[in-house]
Amino acid sequence: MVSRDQEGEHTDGEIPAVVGGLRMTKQRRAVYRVLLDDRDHPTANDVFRRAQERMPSISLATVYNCLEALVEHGLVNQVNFDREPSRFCSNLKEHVHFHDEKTGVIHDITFKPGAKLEDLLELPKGTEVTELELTIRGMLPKQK
Amino acid sequence: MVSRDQEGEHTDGEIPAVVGGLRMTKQRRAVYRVLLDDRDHPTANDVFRRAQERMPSISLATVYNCLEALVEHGLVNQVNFDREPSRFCSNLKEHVHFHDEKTGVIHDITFKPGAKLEDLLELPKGTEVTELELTIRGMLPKQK
DNA sequence: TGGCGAATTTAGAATAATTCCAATTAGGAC
DNA sequence: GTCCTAATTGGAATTATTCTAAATTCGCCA
Repeated sequence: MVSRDQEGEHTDGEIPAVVGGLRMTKQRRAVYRVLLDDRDHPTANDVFRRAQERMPSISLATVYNCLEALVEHGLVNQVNFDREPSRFCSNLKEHVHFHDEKTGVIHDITFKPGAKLEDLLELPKGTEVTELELTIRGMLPKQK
Repeated sequence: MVSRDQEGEHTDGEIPAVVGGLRMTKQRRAVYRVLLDDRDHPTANDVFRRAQERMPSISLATVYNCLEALVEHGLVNQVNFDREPSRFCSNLKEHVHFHDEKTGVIHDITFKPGAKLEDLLELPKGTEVTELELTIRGMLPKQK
């Protein structure tokens, strides 16, 4: 599983010099800040445009580099829907994604407490699950 | 859910002139045949190379067109892992994919009878699930 | 503080899967 | 057969992402 909250949540406050073993540069901080601030699953390009507001000199290549570093260090999740551009989010609580077909909005859905996916599946016993990715498409119930 | 087995399984026998509402051309039949014969989740390129054995004149663009038509008509599933090229399979039984990190092989895993995904997730009640895609990475238990 | 090696950033080129396009070909209805 | 539409084709275009090589920054230690 993903290691998380190594040095607590810094959603609002300052981002420390090192997070989860990753040394924070100005650029990495800017990228991470973008993802902490808005949890709407932006693409690398979205992140780039938002990061430019804080740091006009940042380059797209750097955004890709930073995202990669953040993902590798478990600070950020990379999410792929079909063939669409990858999206990134800093919500590290285990969750799955619900893609609302009406609005296009992506919602994070958590597991019910105690729920174990392995119970549902015909996995050979002893199978070790490293990682799972579940995406659901559908429609939310009509608003009242 | 996906409509399936409209005119029975034609895994071995001839592929009829129309399947699931899709008129079968020579090329579509060749592509479909490839997917029926080997269920190893080939990429579009794999399918192209295999289809060329039956029909050397077929083009890659056509393979993409055919795959799209087959997917749209529910005869074939398109499966995406991360950012890798799409893969295609003619296994329409509801299943999820297990990606063996040791061997790279992709296994189809079915749900246990009666298992309902909705039981695991904090979905607002009344949510309508159109489609779900679940990919698991991990390692199968050591061979005896 | 200055200097050094390693890590990071950068702009732009390269890559690779997929889609688009415009022209030809094939199919089915009459 | 004729006509009309749908399908196929090769090649160009697109697009997210990765690579490359040079410039910059960083942390460290004298």
